[in-house]
Amino acid sequence: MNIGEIARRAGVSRSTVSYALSGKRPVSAATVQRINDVIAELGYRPNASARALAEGRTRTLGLVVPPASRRLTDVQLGFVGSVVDAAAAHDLDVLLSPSGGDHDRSFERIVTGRRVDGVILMEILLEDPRVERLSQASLPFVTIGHVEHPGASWWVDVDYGALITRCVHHLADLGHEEVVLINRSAELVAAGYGPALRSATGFLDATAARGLTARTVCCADEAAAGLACFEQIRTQWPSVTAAVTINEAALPGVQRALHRAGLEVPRDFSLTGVIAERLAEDFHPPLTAADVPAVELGRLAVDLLLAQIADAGAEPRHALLEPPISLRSSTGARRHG
Amino acid sequence: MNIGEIARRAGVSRSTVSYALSGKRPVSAATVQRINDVIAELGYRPNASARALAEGRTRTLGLVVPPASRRLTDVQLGFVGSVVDAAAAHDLDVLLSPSGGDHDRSFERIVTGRRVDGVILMEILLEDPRVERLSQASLPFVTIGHVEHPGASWWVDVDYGALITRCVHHLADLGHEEVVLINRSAELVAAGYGPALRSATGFLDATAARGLTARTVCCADEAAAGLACFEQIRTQWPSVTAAVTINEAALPGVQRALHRAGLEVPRDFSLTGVIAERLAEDFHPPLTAADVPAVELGRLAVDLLLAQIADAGAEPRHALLEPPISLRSSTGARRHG
DNA sequence: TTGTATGCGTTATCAG
DNA sequence: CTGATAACGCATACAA
Repeated sequence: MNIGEIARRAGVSRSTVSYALSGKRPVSAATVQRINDVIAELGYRPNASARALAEGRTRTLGLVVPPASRRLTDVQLGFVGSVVDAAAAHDLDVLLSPSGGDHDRSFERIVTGRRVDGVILMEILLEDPRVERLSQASLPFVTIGHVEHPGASWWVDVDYGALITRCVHHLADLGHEEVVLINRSAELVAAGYGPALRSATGFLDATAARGLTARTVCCADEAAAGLACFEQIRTQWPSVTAAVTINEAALPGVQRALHRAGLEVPRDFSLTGVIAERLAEDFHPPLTAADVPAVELGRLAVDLLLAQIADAGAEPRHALLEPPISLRSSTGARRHG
Repeated sequence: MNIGEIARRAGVSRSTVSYALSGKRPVSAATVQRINDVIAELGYRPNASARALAEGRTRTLGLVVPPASRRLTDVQLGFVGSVVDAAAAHDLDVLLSPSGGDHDRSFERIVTGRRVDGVILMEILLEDPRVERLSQASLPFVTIGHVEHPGASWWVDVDYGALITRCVHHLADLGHEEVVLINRSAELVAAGYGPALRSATGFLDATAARGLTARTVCCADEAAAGLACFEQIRTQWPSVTAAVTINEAALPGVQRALHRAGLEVPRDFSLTGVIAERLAEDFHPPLTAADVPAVELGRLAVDLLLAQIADAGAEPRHALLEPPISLRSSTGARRHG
């Protein structure tokens, strides 16, 4: 079932069928009608590979995600979903590439096989070889997150530093004097994961500015680690009265540790940070936190990528979002004594 | 940068380059060497579209997922991850199609655009129009989950009925006499979502067989619903002493309701069901439950799909997994009094 | 062991 | 308004 067959049955040439479909050249109403009838009858659709070959574009976007071994967080999942949906809204398909840091086969196929018109790269590091690779391949791409020196690249991100700073100020305003940052895992920090490092910097700067005593810990992305981590905080720094976190996966464990220690939130302890909305609401009590606008970031990434594809020579653009902190009920005034 | 350019620089014909690459015809070592040098120098990789067109296959698998609006559960996320990883292990790419029940544009593109060699369909209904559509398109496909009358189709699934039955027997053995099934949402049940319906059937059969009093409720896939749902259970059927659930998303709410009611698990109340391993372990106390082997199912689905692609006329195969119940600590003997 | 020629299904250019 | 026909880049049957 190809365009030639349609042409034959409709009694026209293949080019006429092609133009009737694309509308790039006037075709008489009668002919269009006849062609459409045949197409509807046979359920014809153009072969994507042939079209891509002739047209020089694939109508497909690549999305590079962390490999499944590293389980996706709620925020990351939000990215994937919104990117796929946004792409579908433009009649574009999304090709997934599970890639961990180094350029594996899947990533190389995407980059160099002309399988996609552009790439969205998520979960990048401050120094990410894949960004380099994509740049030199001169394939349009947008990163969710930004490298240390973004230079002339396209990206969207959340301003973790600013958000954590706002969290710290919020806690300082409530009278807290010793606060802890529960960061992502030590491995991620060591690898140069932007959100973790920028959060740490923001935290240290803000606590210094407000004259607070700052403590920081790394915590693996699991509930068990959250539990252990919080208990360690309690023993090591018993006078800490509030925590800031960007570690969603640790939350259930923190919740349990809080309960086990007999601490009531926010009466005895305040908790805030940057967290996916759903998880913030699932917490008990609901977390006062900056909700990562994952859906908006995904949509934005697709928009930027399409702009870049449409005009390869365009000025690089980026978006640094700073969503408001949603006041829920997990922070309160420090209790003296 | 195409194969002709490589051929020119290596001083051979295009077919020689092609054969050197595919190994489908002997090429002298010296020539291979020369070709590989040029390829390495220029970073050449064959154009995927051209290759797909010539070869009649795309080396790409389609994965139909629920649209992002319906947030993916942990189990579903496990499917996606494992399918993508398993495909990558075979050097295959995965094209994502967000499709809700009806055949939308994205789904149609996948089915009829010859963009993929086969499709994996997840989250299907007992009567699913997409299964019909794929059948008549004669495109190889495997479903994760199975329709009511699978006939000659390929699928992998977890035996929800059997697992729920085992959970009920486990509770009956512990002396529980009135138990409740916390199912997925009423919408899913009404739509004909297999796991929900098969769980309900298994639950009713098993409770009847053991002479237990059976209660069932539907619960939306959110923590808040889980909370409300559990509180309703307590007021409506106060003598219920154990629950079976397949609703992962409701778990945080159930946890909270349990705590709010002053119920200790498993002393005052037992909880079990079919739950993603991570969530079962995150619960407090860890849930005695059947862990959905999402990773294995995903891998299996890819294996079956590849077998089907390799031999279109092969006998349809399927796999109905019945993973063991992991004994953790959320179930105990019914406390009399 | 290698080269030539054809086909894969579209799009787009050039004629009419 | 419509028809031939040449790309697009690769794989492969056919020759040598």
